[in-house]
Amino acid sequence: MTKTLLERKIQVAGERITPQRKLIAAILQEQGGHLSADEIHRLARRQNPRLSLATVYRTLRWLKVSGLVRELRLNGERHHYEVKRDEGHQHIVCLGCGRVIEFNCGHCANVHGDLADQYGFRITGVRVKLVGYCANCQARKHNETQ
Amino acid sequence: MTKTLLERKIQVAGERITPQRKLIAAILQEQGGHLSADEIHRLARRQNPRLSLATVYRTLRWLKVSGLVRELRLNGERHHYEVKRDEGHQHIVCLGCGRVIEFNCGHCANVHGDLADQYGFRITGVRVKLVGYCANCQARKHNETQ
DNA sequence: TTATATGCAAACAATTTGCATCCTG
DNA sequence: CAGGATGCAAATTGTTTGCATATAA
Repeated sequence: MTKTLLERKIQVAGERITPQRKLIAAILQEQGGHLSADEIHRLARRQNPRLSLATVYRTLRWLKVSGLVRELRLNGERHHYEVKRDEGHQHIVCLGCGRVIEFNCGHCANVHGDLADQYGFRITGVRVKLVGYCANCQARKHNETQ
Repeated sequence: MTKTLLERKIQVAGERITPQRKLIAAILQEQGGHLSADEIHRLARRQNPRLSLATVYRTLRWLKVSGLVRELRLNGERHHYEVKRDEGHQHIVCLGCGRVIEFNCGHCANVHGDLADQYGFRITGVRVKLVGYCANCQARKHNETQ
């Protein structure tokens, strides 16, 4: 039985547990996906209409610095946030519809090692982002061009 | 003898060639590196002090949509721009000093193929970003912790 | 009780845009 | 000469911050 995001956070640092933080953590955890601050805010407001966007950002930073949440720049201008789980999963972003899917990159581990030696770098993170068009969008594009 | 960025751009679309565009293209090409709009602006002003940041952004977009320049988000908030050359070169960013070095990712081509089949995606781009600490910064960090 | 978290509004930084003017083709 | 390009300033967008108030521990 895996711990909730919040339980892990509490474990890490004995900080205050507020309804707002509970709510945001729950949303991140349940939705799983790659939510923007704004999307989280919209969802959270359904349960607490007074919750401010500032609090969303503050909570995300709080979760981020403690290493429980990852901040990604998948497309466009805004950040997206996801609960950290397995390392090594990466993202494919559809340029047509914005959909993001995850995949596991078997090759990434290799890249790690190759470079450490070559440049004397100590690698702490690998981000692989593929962009392209999903099956749907390929079809749609094809039709539009007719 | 390879063509200048601007010559390629003219070839692509018969658009207007202005001193500002010439200057910005030259800077991108000569500096090679990963310049932010602001850095380009600063450099360009040494030769044309009236050149506006807005024009830098407009020119970068113009070069980007024609596929001659790549827009990257390497670290922090701002975009960085580089002239497109070989596909397949990727970036390592030092979290200590911000230095960016490039490397060629032999594994990337494989990733391409693997996924096309698996998800029906047509992959158009692969971005691999490694973050970590360069040799210098590892040393420095070590000293500070003493 | 008391420090920490929140909400709100204002501040910021990066980027974009409206518009009058300029200049390339 | 005409329409696209520029400069400037104002607008937008995403994110952060200051401060008075509310609240978890």
